[in-house]
Amino acid sequence: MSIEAAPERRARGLAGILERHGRAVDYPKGRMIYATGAQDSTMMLITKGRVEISRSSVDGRRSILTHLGPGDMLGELAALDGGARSADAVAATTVQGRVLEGALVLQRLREEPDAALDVIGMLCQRLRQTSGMYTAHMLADGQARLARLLLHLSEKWGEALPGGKLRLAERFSQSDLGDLVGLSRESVNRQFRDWEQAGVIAREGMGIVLCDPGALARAAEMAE
Amino acid sequence: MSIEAAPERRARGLAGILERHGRAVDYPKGRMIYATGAQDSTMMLITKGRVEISRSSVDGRRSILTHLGPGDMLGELAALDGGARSADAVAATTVQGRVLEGALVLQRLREEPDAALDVIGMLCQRLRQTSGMYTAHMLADGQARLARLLLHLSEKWGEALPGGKLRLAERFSQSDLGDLVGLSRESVNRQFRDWEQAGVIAREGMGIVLCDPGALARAAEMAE
DNA sequence: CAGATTCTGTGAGGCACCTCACAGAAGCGT
DNA sequence: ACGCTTCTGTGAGGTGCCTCACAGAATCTG
Repeated sequence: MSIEAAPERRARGLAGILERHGRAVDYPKGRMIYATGAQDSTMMLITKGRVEISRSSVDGRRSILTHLGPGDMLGELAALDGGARSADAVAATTVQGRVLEGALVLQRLREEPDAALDVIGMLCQRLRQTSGMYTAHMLADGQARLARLLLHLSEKWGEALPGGKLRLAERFSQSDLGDLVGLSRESVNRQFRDWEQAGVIAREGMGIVLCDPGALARAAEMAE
Repeated sequence: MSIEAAPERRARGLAGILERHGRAVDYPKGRMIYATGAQDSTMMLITKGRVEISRSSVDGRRSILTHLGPGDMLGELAALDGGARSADAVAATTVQGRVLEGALVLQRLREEPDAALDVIGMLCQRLRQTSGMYTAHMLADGQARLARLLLHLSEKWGEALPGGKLRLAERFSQSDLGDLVGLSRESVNRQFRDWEQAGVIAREGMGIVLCDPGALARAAEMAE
């Protein structure tokens, strides 16, 4: 559940390989980086910006798996096992990164056994997160999932404010938040209204301020 | 989405390590193998029987992640990254297996770089499956998820019958099926009644026969 | 700065699925 | 073979969350 290490801690290992050997690329906001089912197998390290990883149903409904930022990598699945892309990746903002062919990554891993163990660690982390999301979705109701999401996002994208408050700096639309937890945009809106009246959160133009993270943590309580 | 390779194909790699170096163990039906949050870090290869991997909420609701059988491994997460167990593992039948300490597994991996790549492949597979389950749960309704589950289970546990039919040999209670897809036992029952009347499935004492897998596949249609 | 988009707010109505309640069937142990 | 436990079947009733519909607020864009 805890969020990845800070960028500087990842300079070694896989991220280091991409940093040293990858070629620089950038994408404008809204551009698709790859699509579900595609057969390419490059891997990318984000140096700037935000990428949305998602899947969509035939009738247009969208499920966002996660948002990735500087220091995060994407495309590891197809790069490492050579299979098709398992989700869509879209630049949520202007994005800069470094990419490397999957085959070259594998070659490096064979030469540096420690890097391979590093990759194993990363995949374990991802697996923990994904299966945690799955069970949370099975076991918790919409309110709990949304509370959990706000806390989770604020760990990665938030800035601490005096008094234990947190501000979500990056802009997430209610519609995005809904697609992240499997709620409709309207339901997110109604829940926010209630929390705002209860003083748990506040809207501040572009961002959301978590005034009472403890209350959210209580609302998020569930499984284990 | 597709199920793991057959036992003999996995004799090499990680499974081979467990086969050669692990010690034999067995568990009676119903015995817990490990519990969520526990700090042990052994890994196990199943040689006989079935293991249920699940998580539960505080109020007793249960979400089954998967059922594993002969040739499958469990406990890799904690064994490989040293973290706590991320789910419960319970023997669904009498189980025989071979276990090895995570530290010893890691040591072997350092000595055999090919085995490390094998592990990476396995983790990628698991990640594809888990994130597929997640998005399916977000995007598809109960009927589609249940249809998908029957097809999925029959790939792993089913036997082919003349006329393209499939029989689910292993016994899965409706309650288990519900916990596998996030439906109540009653909803599973009602859906089965409808499918049985439509001739899509049939009950045969202990097992379920999929009379018309095509119809189920159509019902399962969704994302991609 | 006007116009086009995208986002937000909110009500009305519906439906998929749940919970509760209970009864009969089937497996399981001694 | 007997009870005990677990599983199945089915109705009644509730509700969380969705969809539709529309209006106003922001935010982009030329």
